[in-house]
Amino acid sequence: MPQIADDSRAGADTAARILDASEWLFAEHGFEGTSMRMITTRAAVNLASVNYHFGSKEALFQEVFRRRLAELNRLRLEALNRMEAESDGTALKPSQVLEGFFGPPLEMAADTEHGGHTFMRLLGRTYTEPAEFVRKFMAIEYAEVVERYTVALYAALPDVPKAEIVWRLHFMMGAVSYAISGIDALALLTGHFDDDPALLKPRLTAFLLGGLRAPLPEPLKVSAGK
Amino acid sequence: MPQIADDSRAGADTAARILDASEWLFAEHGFEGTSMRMITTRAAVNLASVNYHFGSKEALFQEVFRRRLAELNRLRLEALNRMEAESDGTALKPSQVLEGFFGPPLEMAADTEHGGHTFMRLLGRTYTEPAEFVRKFMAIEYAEVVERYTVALYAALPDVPKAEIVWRLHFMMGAVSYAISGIDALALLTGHFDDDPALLKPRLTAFLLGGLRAPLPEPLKVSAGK
DNA sequence: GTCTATAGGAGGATAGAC
DNA sequence: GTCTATCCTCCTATAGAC
Repeated sequence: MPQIADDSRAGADTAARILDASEWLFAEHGFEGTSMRMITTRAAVNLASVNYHFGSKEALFQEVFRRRLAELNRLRLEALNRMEAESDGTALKPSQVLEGFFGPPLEMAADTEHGGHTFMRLLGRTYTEPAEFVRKFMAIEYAEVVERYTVALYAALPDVPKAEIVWRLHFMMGAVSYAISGIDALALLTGHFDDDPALLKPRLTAFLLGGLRAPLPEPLKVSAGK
Repeated sequence: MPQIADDSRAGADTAARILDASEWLFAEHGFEGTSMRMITTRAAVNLASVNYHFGSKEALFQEVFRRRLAELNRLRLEALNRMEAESDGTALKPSQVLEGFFGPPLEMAADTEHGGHTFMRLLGRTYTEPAEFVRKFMAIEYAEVVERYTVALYAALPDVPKAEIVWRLHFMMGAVSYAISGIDALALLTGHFDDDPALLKPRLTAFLLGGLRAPLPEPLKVSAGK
């Protein structure tokens, strides 16, 4: 089952063309809002080929996620492994951990040539769509990465209670997701956005670090440790 | 056109029952994933009544948003007007501005009895769904509130450049939206969430304030003002 | 105002020729 | 492996009885 992304050979790979077309359409219109006919028209393949190659519309949706999420989480684990190997057992800096975790999705979102940007928009919108089979699927794909990075954050921020770190990781994922997928929504709300997109990452990182290291709110100051 | 929310009178109001039913279904399955039959079945009304009362499925969707967003933004403007009247012209504290802006949606999200929680889930998911008619609609509903609060934040944080504040407001809206609509997603990722939901607000506020007041990243430190 | 019945079309999936 | 033709379900919207 070849999975070539370019179309150097006449007729490219049918399955790959279907994946690319459906990725864009799912991002644009959602799962329910995208029909098989829209997909096969955009991919310039026959209507029956989706069921032939993937079995069903739902299975196609899962495959769109699998190929990108696997890559994303591979990059994250590689970054963490590399940083930990170079640190000789001392805890990483919070900014390093954030860079390892949020760097890959931000770079993928900046890649408009190979569909990375499209996929990140899709991922952001899928987070808020409680489709059962997608959530179970993501829980499995994310489990190891979240576990590893959570532990790294505990070590990087010994003064912040662990429960607080889990919450703040959640808040950060929300901020990043919106920063990626909601930029045009913000442009609508505020009117203008003539800024350099390359500045998004340092802007966002500064914001996240500030939130991650914020002093505890009063209702939680009672007991420090744990 | 009466709009009574309870069902104290036999048969309640048909239009109100349709609104409540569709609000929940749109939150659960999205616009495209919700059919008129699902709505009329859940509301226990006739299939034709949606078109009679609202004209179309799309118009119904807009009305679901209109009634809640109007309330939400009314509360936000009221809070800001009150705080500014009490401050005798001096700038508000950042925490006050955040409380005015994010307090109403967080309280609405905590209200599980009158559908507020349901609507906030719907709002969160709609942010990432680029349906044209919804975005234009939200831009109009939000315009005044965002403008007023942005100005208040400029005054509350004179040391942070204005462009940075706009970005950080965006990041904050993302974090809040996820905190509200993605809690079960986080539970899936991390495994456990046995915490007091009343602690969400102080936790989130502390995080937001930290991010809002974070030091500028190096690439932006060149010029301070503006 | 509220219902039944149905028009008219789009949806996912598949059988079977090539 | 790829295509055409088609099945059958489901959709939104409306016409017209009550």
